[in-house]
Amino acid sequence: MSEDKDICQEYSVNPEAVAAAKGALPDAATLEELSRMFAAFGDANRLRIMLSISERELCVCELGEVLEMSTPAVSHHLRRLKDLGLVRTRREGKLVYYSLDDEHVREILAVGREHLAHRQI
Amino acid sequence: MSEDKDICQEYSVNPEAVAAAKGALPDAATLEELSRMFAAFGDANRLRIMLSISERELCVCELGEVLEMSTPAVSHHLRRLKDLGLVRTRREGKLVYYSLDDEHVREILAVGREHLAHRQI
DNA sequence: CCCACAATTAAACATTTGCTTAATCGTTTA
DNA sequence: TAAACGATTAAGCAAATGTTTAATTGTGGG
Repeated sequence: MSEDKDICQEYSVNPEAVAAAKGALPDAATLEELSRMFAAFGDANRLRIMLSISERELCVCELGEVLEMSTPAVSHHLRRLKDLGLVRTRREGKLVYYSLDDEHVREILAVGREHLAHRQI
Repeated sequence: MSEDKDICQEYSVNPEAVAAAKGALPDAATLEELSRMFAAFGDANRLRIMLSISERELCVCELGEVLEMSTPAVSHHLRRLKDLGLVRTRREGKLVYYSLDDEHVREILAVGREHLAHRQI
């Protein structure tokens, strides 16, 4: 009666299921990277930014106007998105134009919106 | 020379692009909901939980063993996931089994992993 | 060379988040 | 019904996050 009493003290726990789940998980580094990526989508203002530049590129101050937000705040978010490879930049004189990096980003946004739409609550 | 000098004081700003982007954004409530949903994916331990129960259901204490994490901490995360409609529960006696809610969740996880995989950094 | 302006970075602050410990709830069983 | 145990909730705290204001960098024009 002392097979696997790590936390649960009952026979009801299925050690095989636990081991299987544990073994199937990606490594910690991958999970950290993945969570950081999703966290970038986890803020309404960053979503606004990504949606705003999903069709056409915009410069930082234009984004500030769209979001009615200070330029530093926008820049801060953009830096984070850029570090994650979610947006691209193109400098034109004093202006820096931002656009979505690739199709995956659009797809993630689309699937997320679809999930909300098809959710019955 | 005073057309639209809200923030940027240059003719370079494109008012039409700003208006178009602003108009195309979803309403605030939708964005809040969407960001909360993505934020749920924005934590490595919640990702572990969702991946763990993506194939077979697990009870709370089993998840605690998989993640090597306290039961209250796991329960806390599960509550958040449940509130967002990302997981389902099934009680069996004293145990509560959790499983992924629908195919969208799996799809979001898959697209996210694909984005990381196909990223050249 | 200096000024103007867009953008970024730095520092400071308030808020939020994730975890811990302790208490409570719900179900089963003796 | 009382004890045992899994799960949830509550309270407290350390760490991370988002925004503001101020300072700095980079580019173009006078």
